[in-house]
Amino acid sequence: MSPSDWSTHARTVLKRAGHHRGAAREGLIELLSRQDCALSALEIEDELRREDGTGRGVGRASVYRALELLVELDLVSKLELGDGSARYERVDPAGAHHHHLVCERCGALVPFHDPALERSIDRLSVRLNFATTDHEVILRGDCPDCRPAGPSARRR
Amino acid sequence: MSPSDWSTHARTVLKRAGHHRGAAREGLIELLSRQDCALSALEIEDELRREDGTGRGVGRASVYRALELLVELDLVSKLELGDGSARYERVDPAGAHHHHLVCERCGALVPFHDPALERSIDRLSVRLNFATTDHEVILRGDCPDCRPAGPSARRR
DNA sequence: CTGAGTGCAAACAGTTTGCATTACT
DNA sequence: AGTAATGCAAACTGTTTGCACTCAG
Repeated sequence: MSPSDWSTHARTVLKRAGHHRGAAREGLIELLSRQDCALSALEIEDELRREDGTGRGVGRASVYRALELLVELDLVSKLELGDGSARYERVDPAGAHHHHLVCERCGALVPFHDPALERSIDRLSVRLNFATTDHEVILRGDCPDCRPAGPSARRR
Repeated sequence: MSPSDWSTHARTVLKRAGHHRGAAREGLIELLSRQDCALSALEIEDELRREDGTGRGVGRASVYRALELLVELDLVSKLELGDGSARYERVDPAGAHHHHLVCERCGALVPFHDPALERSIDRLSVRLNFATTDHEVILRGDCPDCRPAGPSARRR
């Protein structure tokens, strides 16, 4: 899915739900559509404020309210990595999703996808009789760039 | 591992690291040792304050400081479930660990263990060349007690 | 006796809410 | 015109920090 597909999709869903198109939310959608990793609300606010041509600025509350709405409509997913602030990223309407490695050296957030992991989680839900609607996997460790010499280590 | 094993282990590690045995941390260790699910710092504070025979009370800061220390010493693990507050639970010194289902109906935190899932994560780390030191899996959905009629549903 | 540990209160950071104003439709 | 959306500031909540006092070793 291309980023612009997502923003179009998001706008469609919003319109169908009877929402107007305000400047703050539009800017937020534009911003999220071109990210490939999750952003915190405050990072989003800063970025929108920077982009903002008019001197008006973007209200922090608008950012949080827009994010809340997008999460409700399942257009954005919220994730908590344990640093005390939530991060947000767009949801692929086709259902593709990924998880994250948080690099403990450089702080990078590395997305990854793994079908085998997904299958394990599906089977697990059945085994435990859980009706799982969503799941989240976070790995903590060293990303390939920071990883000390090993099997296929690269020097930077 | 029995809970008392853990508190003994914890005290041993603390002593080895040169720490005194203060009342607040002792109470916290006692409390955590008899929990089987994770508690938030504020729940811990409330509980310790309730138990506290002396009129002195337990300082919030002591709770956070003790938890921070125990996490550093790898005696306690901290987990964030997305509700804006961290939860803490004891770590099995033998290395056994579990993950959690957060029930979206009753709010219950259901621990589970799954070797196949662990294997998937191990293989994944190798495939992606991640040096994974820790990982966290959170399922969201309906726990068996809240789950609507299904394959092996039970009525309550 | 000495430094680790503690309780309290104040400071902080991220998030939420109240409200008057703006601007889509 | 009518209502969703916005910006600002104030309120809230979980967490952290500064400091004087206490207590374990």
